[in-house]
Amino acid sequence: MEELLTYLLQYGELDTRQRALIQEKARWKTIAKGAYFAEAGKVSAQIGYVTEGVFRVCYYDKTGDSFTRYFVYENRFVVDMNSFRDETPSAEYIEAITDCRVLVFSKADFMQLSVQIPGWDDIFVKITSYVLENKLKFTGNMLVQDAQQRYLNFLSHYPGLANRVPLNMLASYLGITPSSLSRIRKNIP
Amino acid sequence: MEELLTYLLQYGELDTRQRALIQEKARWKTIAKGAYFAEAGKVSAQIGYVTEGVFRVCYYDKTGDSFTRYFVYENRFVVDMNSFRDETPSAEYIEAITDCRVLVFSKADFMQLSVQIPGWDDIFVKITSYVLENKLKFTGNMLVQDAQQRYLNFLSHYPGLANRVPLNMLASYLGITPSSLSRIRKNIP
DNA sequence: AACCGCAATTGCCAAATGACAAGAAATGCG
DNA sequence: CGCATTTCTTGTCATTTGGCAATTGCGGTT
Repeated sequence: MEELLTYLLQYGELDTRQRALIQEKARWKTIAKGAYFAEAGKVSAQIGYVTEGVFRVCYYDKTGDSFTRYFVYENRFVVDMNSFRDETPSAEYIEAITDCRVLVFSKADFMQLSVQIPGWDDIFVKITSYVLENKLKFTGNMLVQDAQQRYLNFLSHYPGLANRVPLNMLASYLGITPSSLSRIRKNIP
Repeated sequence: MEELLTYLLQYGELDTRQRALIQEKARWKTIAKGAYFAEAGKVSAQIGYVTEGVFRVCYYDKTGDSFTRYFVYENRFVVDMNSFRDETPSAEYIEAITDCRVLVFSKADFMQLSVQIPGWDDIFVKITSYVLENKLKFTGNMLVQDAQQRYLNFLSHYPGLANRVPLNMLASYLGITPSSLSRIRKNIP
């Protein structure tokens, strides 16, 4: 819980009373490995702050193969923002790839906080724009790099994450086959 | 000018008085082909609405090669949002690749509008989050496609744009060499 | 301990793409 | 118009990556 407040305070100020309001609304939720936090076709009216575990955001093609868009892990918000904001069906899945613990806000509670806490919206505007632009900058580079560079880049950007993520999911994130990733790993000390 | 208002009205309401305020602040600016709207290392305290022309957002590597992140064309905002929001130096260049006409707001004027027009900020939050998520979804797919699929995708997403953009810039956007793009084009009716 | 199922590794070959270089076409300019 | 410069195309060859299949490795179950 402290972690969440610390995280939020990076993006705006919150006095003691406001922090208490936030703590009142937050609900602990555990999500087992393999379960979904959000599913394509369903409205996901919740936003979660990950305190433990790793999720992947992914989609499936017609043949049933899955592709990983990105990973979400400790001290980040996990949410399908389009679905949450507009209450439209998700286009993607958010799957727990380890057992996860999350602090969840329902859309209704989130909206109440928005009314009760001036600057609440502002915090989330900053967070989402910061996160999105960062992601865009990172993934924008990937096209012009070969597979090994992308992998090394991933390692340095997300230290330790590679070991918590199945190889096939990491491969689909990097845009290569599991075989290729396996070969790349072999070529690195 | 009308185009700008039409564009903004897609994201929020503006009464006659508010529209007049916006028109007062907007300044026409022409940018010659090859000139920059923003440059790496400099603060870019302006946001522009493109009424004519094409820009590319790009960066350079150590050896001086340039890489195109994306293109901005008519009826879109062109801005280095990080630089504009935080008044920090840009990390990228925004280069006019044709002669361009732009409606520009300085940061100061933009902030005044934010005070004078309730919902102004909201409009821009919607625009940026919409644009960013779209871009992310589009570019996120690119890694798992081969070069030809990416090119075809570009053609259908941005009809007509391919003919207004030099081949080498389009190639660097697609993450391939100019030679490869040339060959791909040959293989398509 | 033996077995099963899934994930990861590895080998082999084919296809895609890059690197480099030469030539053709388009563009700009006096 | 003609020349110079840039951009685009094309050829050749090397490298990367994918597709497929066989094999190995590991955790869980009986």
